[in-house]
Amino acid sequence: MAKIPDATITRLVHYLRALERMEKAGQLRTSSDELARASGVTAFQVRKDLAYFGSYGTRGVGYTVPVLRRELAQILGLGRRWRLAIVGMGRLGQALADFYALSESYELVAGFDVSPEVIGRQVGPFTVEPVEKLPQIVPESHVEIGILTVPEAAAQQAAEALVAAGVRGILNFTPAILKLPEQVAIENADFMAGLSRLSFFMLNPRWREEMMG
Amino acid sequence: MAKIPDATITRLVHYLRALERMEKAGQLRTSSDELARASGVTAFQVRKDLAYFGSYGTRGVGYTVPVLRRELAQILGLGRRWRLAIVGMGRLGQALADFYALSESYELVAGFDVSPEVIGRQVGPFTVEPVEKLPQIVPESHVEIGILTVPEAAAQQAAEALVAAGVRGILNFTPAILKLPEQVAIENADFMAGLSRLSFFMLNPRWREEMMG
DNA sequence: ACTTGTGAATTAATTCACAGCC
DNA sequence: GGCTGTGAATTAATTCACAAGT
Repeated sequence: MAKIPDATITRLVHYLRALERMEKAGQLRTSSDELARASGVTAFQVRKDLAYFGSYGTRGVGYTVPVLRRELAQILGLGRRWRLAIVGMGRLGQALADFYALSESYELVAGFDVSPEVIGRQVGPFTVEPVEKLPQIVPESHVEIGILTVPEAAAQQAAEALVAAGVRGILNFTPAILKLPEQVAIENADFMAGLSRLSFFMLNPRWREEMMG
Repeated sequence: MAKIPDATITRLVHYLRALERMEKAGQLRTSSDELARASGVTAFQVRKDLAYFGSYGTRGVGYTVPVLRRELAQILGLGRRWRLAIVGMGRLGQALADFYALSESYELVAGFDVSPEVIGRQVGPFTVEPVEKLPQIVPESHVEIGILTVPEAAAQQAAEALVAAGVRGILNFTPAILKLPEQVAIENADFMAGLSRLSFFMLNPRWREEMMG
């Protein structure tokens, strides 16, 4: 089957969220048009995105909310539970820990740090462990995804430790460009980069049409 | 001048960071090839990206690190100081507050929340204010960028309050799809979406070539 | 000799128009 | 009549090859 644009996956997440809201509100049917408006894209785009994966609607009728919601969750890999560990339990790591508890699809099972300040502290369902124990704990507790919230200088090394311990995906909050074996999935969540993009767009409001000065 | 790909801006941020490291290390010259390796892209891509904005190197020689660093900072709007406010001073907002203090280009001047728990608390250089004071404080302190770290249900309303108070850019950490006037720049930093993408890629390791099952 | 800068070619992504089905 | 699904057309982004400059 065809290669799927990266951006399609991001949009799928938005469609799924819209569907979850609709389902919670008891809505039974929806349309590509409604999903499009909820997600800030066109109805063409919604249909094309879905078509990469299959055919989930009924012509002349639309989509059945719970059906499409389940299908999208399945496609995105949210039909199962992923086991996570956070490396870097500073303020950011601790704050993020709150969020994973909210999702059915993710289970935060461990947290590591180098600082005696936080090692041993109880955060949510676990105790922060020293990073030396990572090579033992990560395989033992079958961690599949690592959340990287260490300082930039420590990022590459921590990522390698995670990969060596068996994780297959990394959500990277650091500004580092990780160099890892390509079978490891990496997703960047570097918000300072987002701020830089934002200031560019603010400085160049007409960047869509013509540019520079 | 030509329209610039979105992805180019993201890569510019990476080039800038590589240049900052080089400059700190006292390195004087670099090449598109070196920048490419540091950023995980091709040298073609580096040169094309730079060419959208101008001509900063010397043929046969390469780029002068401090010159290119300054040019890129300028392009990205980091040659000036942007004034920020955070709306939503929960654990995430407080954790994020740490980071903006580290950058020369951003100055965090205010933080707002609805909860009596955090209102009045000292966070970095300011006291957390009740969100009711936002319409007064944001224009007064010339806030240009809002950081949105409220619960999803409050996101749209908080964003509108920021825009009404005069901000022209929003860094959105919530999963909400904000509907705002198009002259307001929006950058999404929703990390739960990143996790969903990650699980998709982990589930579909061959997504580049052929897909589905 | 070496490395940038760029038009042309290629590949990818989005938009569209309409056929297909309820 | 209405809305989905999809091949075709369009537009965008990346890759490449090499001309240009030092």
